[in-house]
Amino acid sequence: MICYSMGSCALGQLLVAWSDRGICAVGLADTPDQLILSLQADFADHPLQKIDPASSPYFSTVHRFIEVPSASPPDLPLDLMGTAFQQRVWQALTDILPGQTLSYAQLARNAGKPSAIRAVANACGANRIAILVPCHRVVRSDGTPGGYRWGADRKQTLLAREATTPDH
DNA sequence: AAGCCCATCCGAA
DNA sequence: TTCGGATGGGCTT
Repeated sequence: MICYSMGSCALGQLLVAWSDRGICAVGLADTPDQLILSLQADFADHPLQKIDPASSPYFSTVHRFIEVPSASPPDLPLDLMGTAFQQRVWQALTDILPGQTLSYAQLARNAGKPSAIRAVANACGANRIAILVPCHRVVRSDGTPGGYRWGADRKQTLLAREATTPDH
């Protein structure tokens, strides 16, 4: 059983989903329909139950962190469902500090698979937990943003708001 | 077991 | 600036 709550936030519509082990998805989209469809696609084999955000153990904390980012993300249990390789990559993602960016090649080195660059990029794209697992801080080697599951525009917004020293 | 997809990278023209 | 080859994990057949 997977429960989820939805609401509005500064980046659009926000979805937080959790299992009995912790948060298993955080999604961003323009409309609630898009969020539900992608949740159903990701967890096709699980029953889903919608919960009022006010009754969710996680929604308000995630929502607040998005509205008012703090230096360190809230310490919430995450239920990362993926292969061993994907978990390695996602773990390496959590080591990236706010305001810091890495190339996919650097992330591949940090994850111990320096030549598996595209595979690492694919693992980033397979991450279902937006913002708490900061995959938006990984960009291409040439400085261009690269892709983002929840919209390239949101990736740029997140990077811009985290940039500590804007250049002039 | 084979084939295709992919949020990459780098060198060459 | 574009192009093609190398690359490896995941998913479907």
